[in-house]
This record gives sequence, structure tokens and C-alpha cells, in this order.
Amino acid sequence: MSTRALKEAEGPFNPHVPGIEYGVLDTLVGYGVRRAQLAMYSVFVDALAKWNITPQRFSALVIISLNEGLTLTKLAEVLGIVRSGSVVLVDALVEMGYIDRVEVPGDRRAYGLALTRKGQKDLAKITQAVLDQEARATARLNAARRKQLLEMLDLLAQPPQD
Amino acid sequence: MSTRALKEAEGPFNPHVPGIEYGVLDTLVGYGVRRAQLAMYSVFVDALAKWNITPQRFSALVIISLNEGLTLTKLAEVLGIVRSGSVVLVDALVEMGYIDRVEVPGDRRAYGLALTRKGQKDLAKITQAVLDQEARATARLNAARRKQLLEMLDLLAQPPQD
DNA sequence: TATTGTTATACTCTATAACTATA
DNA sequence: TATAGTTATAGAGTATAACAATA
Repeated sequence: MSTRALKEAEGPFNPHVPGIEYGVLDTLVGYGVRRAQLAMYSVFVDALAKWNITPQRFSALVIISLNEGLTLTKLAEVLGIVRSGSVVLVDALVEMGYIDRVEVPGDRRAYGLALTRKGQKDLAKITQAVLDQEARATARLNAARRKQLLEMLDLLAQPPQD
Repeated sequence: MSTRALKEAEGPFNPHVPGIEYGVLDTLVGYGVRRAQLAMYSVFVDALAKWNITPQRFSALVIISLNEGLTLTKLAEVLGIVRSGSVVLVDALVEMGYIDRVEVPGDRRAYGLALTRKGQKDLAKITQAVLDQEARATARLNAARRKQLLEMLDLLAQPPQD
């Protein structure tokens, strides 16, 4: 079409390229989860690019907003990352002006995390954008199936019961 | 317990830390998919550590085995990565002795990918290990729910229909 | 001694962009 | 001109390991 020999383009990611045999992959829940996650991740990031918000940053903001005075160690535990990772994450959110490190009265080693004024205002808008994006991404499912899906995903997230 | 001040440990990743409010996150399919993917990924990698196989490497081996003479460019498209990424992936699988680059008769630029003898033998065992792991990971779902889940995940992987 | 936050460092994954040899 | 494979490079993301301040 146009004159662009450069650019790897990508497109959205086609879960089923025509003419390709997928064999056992199509029967694996693990593969299905991976495909769904890849697709949803990129749509999320695009939709939230305006705020430079990734799924992890959004999760962190919500958790901080609902759990007053959360420490960095606890945030790391909740998100499933190591403490040094939460420092990087928190540094980014602080630089964006969304959260602050607040001194903890009883413990001079720790900081409690809290949303800034701007963080509170923007999180409301960001949450609305996330809900809009979620609605679009799950538009092919009615409320009942959506609920079933959430239940089953929750079961998959539990460690194996061996 | 023991005398180890070092080690960040991690454990498996707890999707619901007691005492923590998750708010809107618990209602989002996107967050549920992410949690499920994190949990299943680490279990997969642990179960396949013996062969140094990741989900992506397994997918590549299956696709190559079922689609004779697949090129690196096509493999990249199927996996949703860029061509330079497929070179890295293919290099690794070649070094492991699982696949070969085979000259394509009509086109001296391209290579067709093919499993080696060892690749064929090991893929059979690896596939069995993956199926065992899959059964363990989805043990909390019966066949009917498992089928529903696969259908819904497939819908999520489609790009939004705006 | 143990814990909190931090830093330095490294490793993995994957992207961009340029290059080469063919087509 | 366009395409297949390749390479160099860089940017996320996240891990390990050590450290200072405090408990």
C-alpha cells in the first residue's frame, strides 16, 4: 500500500493465524490464559497510555488507596514482587505525583504510602477509564458468564492443591 | 525458625493477602486473568525446569512440529513477537538440539524450521509433562467448566469489536 | 539479631533500527 | 523496492545480594 519498508508494525496479535495448526495448544487452559492476558494487556496499556498507567501501576494505586499506611514491604507482598521492585514502582508513582511516602509514628524505618490530592483525583478518572476498557474487552460476555469467568480465574490463581 | 536473615523467599504468590482490601480489582476480568497467568506461569516453569522449557518455547516446538517448513517470520507472526525475537528463540531451541534450520528450495533467503530426532522424542515427553501440569493446575474445574473457560478465554483474546 | 527501605547489579524478555543477501 | 534473516542496542521488569538505619 504505502511506501514504508520500515516498521515491524505488529498489529494487535492474532490468536489464530489462518492456515496454522495449533494442535494441543488449543486444548490448554494455560495457553488460553496466556493469549487472553497478552491481548488484554496491550489493549489496557493503549487505553491508559494518556496517564502512563500499566496494570501493575493501577493495581498499586488501588491497593494504596484502600489500605491506609501500607508499607513498601507489604505492597511488595500483595503484588507478588520483591521489596526492591516495590521501591522502583513507588519511585515512579511518586515522581508522577500520585503518591507520597509518609512517616510512620511508631517505626522510624518504615514509610506508609498514601495518595496525594492529585492521586485521588486522577485515580477516579483512571478507574473510570479502566472500567470502560474492561467493558469493551469483555463485551462478548454477558453478566452471568462474566461472573462464572471471574470465579474460575480465581480458582486457577490458587496454588495447586497437591 | 532457622538462621537465615538473607533470602527474599517469595513463596508462590498469594492472590488474596489477608487483611488487604482489593476493591475494584476483584471485579475486573483483566486483573483475574493477570493473576491466573502469573500463578500458572510459575507452576509451568517449575514443572518443566528439567527441560528448561518455558511456555513460549513449548508453543514454538508444538507449532513447528505441526507446520512443516515454517519460516522464522511466520513463527514470529504466530507467536505475536517481532522477527528479531524469533531469531533469539530459534537460536535457543537450536542450541538445545530440538530444532534445525533447513534450507528452503525455492528461496535462498529463508529457512524452514524442523524438529530434530531428539526434538521429536523429547517433545513427546515434554507434552506429557505439560498435560500433567495442566491437569494439576485445573484440578478444581470439571470437564464442562473447563470447556466453558476455554471458550471464554478465546473470546477475550479477540481484539475489541469497536 | 531481625526488619525496612534502599542501592548496585544482572538477567530475561522483547522492541527498534539498521544491515546483508537475496527476491 | 521488498522480503528473510540477522545483529546491535536499548528499555522494561524483576531478581539477588549487600548495606545503613532502626527495631
